[in-house]
Amino acid sequence: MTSKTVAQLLAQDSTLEEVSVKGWVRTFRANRFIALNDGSCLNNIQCVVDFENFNEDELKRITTGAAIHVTGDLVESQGKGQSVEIQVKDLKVLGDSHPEDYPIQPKKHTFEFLRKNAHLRTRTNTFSAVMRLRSSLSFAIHKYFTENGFYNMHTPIITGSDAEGAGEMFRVSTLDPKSPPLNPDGSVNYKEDFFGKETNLTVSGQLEAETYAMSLGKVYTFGPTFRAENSNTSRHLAEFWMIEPEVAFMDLDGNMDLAEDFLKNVLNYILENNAQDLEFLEKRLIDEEKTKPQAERSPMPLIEKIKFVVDNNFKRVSYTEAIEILKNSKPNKKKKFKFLISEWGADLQSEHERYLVEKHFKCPVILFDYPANIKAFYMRLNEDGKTVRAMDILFPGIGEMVGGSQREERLEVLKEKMKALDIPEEDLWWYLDLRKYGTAVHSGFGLGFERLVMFATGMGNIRDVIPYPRTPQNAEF
RNA sequence: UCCUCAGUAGCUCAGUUGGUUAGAGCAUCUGACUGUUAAUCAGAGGGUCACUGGUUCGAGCCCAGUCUGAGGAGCCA
Repeated sequence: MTSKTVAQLLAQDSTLEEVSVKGWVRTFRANRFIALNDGSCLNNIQCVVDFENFNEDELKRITTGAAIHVTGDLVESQGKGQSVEIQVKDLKVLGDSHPEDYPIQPKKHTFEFLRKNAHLRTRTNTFSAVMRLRSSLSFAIHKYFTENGFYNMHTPIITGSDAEGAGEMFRVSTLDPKSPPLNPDGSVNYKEDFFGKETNLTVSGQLEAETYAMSLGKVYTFGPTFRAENSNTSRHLAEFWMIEPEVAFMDLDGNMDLAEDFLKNVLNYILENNAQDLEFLEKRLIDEEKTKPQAERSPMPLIEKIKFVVDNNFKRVSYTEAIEILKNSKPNKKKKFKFLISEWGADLQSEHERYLVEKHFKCPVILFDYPANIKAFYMRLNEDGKTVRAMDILFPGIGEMVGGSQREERLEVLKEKMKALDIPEEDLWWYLDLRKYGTAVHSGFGLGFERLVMFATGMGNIRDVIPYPRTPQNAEF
């Protein structure tokens, strides 16, 4: 007889003789009721043991966390909390779990504690729900792009170009750190390193993705990304997963359309396929917020919030318009902002983005046409000569979800920009070749996967939506 | 990296103005009970009060430094 999952058994609308299921004990109540979970869904299946018929030493081994194999009849439950239960005929303890030191108790734990026990935290309802949603979103992303004619592209994880300009990088080297080979001037001689040059972990697959967009048309990457920034916030990781589509012949408007349609589509996918986990996380969030003052509570419950994003158009506002709104805003006039908005050209701080998204528009906002001097070298210069075709999508509670742009396709303009920023042409010869041979308008964006998972699950700390978070001073597991 | 706050039992937390032997709930162990839903009842065990140094007759409490964590900022996705 093959084992069934808990999800399969609970979906059963009639009773069955002789079913078999394997899983981990959540609780064992009254020496009779085992709440068994196997990760296939949020719910446990109740397994009823007639303890009179079982060996007492064997029953003692049924403790929280133990792996067991249960065989019995699936019957209508006599109790109230569940529709069906297994009347146990045979029970085997596959793996004991010592109750004296098993850290996961059937009670509320803090996320900080569970983070230290990240190898066991998916045995809790919250983390199993979060990780099922993460998996579901990942699938929805591949599904969306595949169904829309995109090719998935694996951009290199080790890169030799340090001109990507997206922050500090992790060096990849096989040289002896104690006594590396040196040049006559005392600097490290990377010619002797594994790749014969300095190499790093990727901070973005965009530049390589552009090359494939200019031949395959529509491509996307979805892979690990590394930033060696010393960022200690609830929204940053040193290792995270990024989605980067890149499309030939698409301008910034098309880029915004794509990003918006993409986000709505994948969020709708989890509404349709992960209702149970979302409902649990919504309840969890409501409970958590009960302890907070009214002003800090979210205006909408989780599912309603996701539906709102799916059903409403994102507000599209140019940087220039946003500055006007901020300049005339109450917090600016009353000097409540830490950084007051006085003139065009300033970079927006999180407090300003927050105001626009959470107070002024109360919906996701796409800001576009930023000043050229606060954005990257590869962004398409507008005819006004001072703004670039960049766009950021801001989400309530998350901040920047997407950052993208139309890419500069004109060889001379791009060369000038690189010169001004001291980016050597020889490092990016292949990138410039795209502009030499059949250049065309093209665009793309980057989306931090974990930020999307945060939004979709209502989790407040990015370290709780990735299995094993890498942050400064922490690479455990 | 900067600012703020925190670190007391396995977990969550209380601990008064510096004062005798540091407390509770849950968990664990022992026993009772048995259609329970984080089962219930009785009892027991469990502490380098983050670490190092200082002030004091006396420090969980005051001071300095260090480490770790959280929240916010910057950088960004």
